[in-house]
Amino acid sequence: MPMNPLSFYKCLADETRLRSLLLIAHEGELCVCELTAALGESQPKISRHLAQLRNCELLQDRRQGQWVFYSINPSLPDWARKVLNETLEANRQFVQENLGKLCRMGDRPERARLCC
Amino acid sequence: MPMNPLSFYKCLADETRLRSLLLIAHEGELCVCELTAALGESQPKISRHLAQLRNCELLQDRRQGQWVFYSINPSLPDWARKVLNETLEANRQFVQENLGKLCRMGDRPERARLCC
DNA sequence: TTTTCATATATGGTTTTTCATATATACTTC
DNA sequence: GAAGTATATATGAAAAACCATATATGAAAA
Repeated sequence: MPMNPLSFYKCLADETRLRSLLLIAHEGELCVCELTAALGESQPKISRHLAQLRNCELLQDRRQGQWVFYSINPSLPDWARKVLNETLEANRQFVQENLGKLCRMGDRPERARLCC
Repeated sequence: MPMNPLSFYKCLADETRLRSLLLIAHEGELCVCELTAALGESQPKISRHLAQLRNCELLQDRRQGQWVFYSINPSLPDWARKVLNETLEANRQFVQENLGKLCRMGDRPERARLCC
């Protein structure tokens, strides 16, 4: 079934979810502990919101060792992906501080990644 | 102050508000009684949501006689306007029934308007 | 006085958050 | 390799915060 615009926007209408989505869109892939550090929120809170985004099919997850990495669902419709990208492009400052915290985070799971 | 993406998406995360916005984006301008007919919802409900969209600066209003017409705020940032337009383009069927009701509505306020 | 629109209050319902705990993987030491 | 320990993530249940709706009423225009 295709993505319904209302449920899509309900997903974006929460600060934790919106920041997580934009950070994931920016970084390609992030695990729960990275998002926890970037947002400065509790682990269960992040985990719940990610589960919701997965249920709504905005995100997909893959487990690698002890970590679970979340990324944008490849079957997300084109218009929705565009909306995310345009929001990110036009609102870099909105996630700037979160990106800073992410970079400053110690012990990030090893994965080839350019930082900052 | 510029439009904050979170408050923007909170505005889109309600069925009445999302449908109203998309219909207004499609029609250019609509009054409260037209939206009431198109959505089949009570007048206070519509009015309350339009007030919220005006407060958040997504919509502007103008009074013409007994009617109050709402349209997209011209100073809405470009990215937000794009998001609305792309959502509309890709989800015509979402507002299809509302457009039908609008066309079938009797006694629409007089204004040059192509219908359907 | 009728039509159109706005708003206050009260209420109900949903969503979000927290805490505690469960599961899953990895690591260490025997 | 088994047992124990540490780290990462998920979830059940209760509490708290938030949002939407209905009803009634008010105000403006014609």
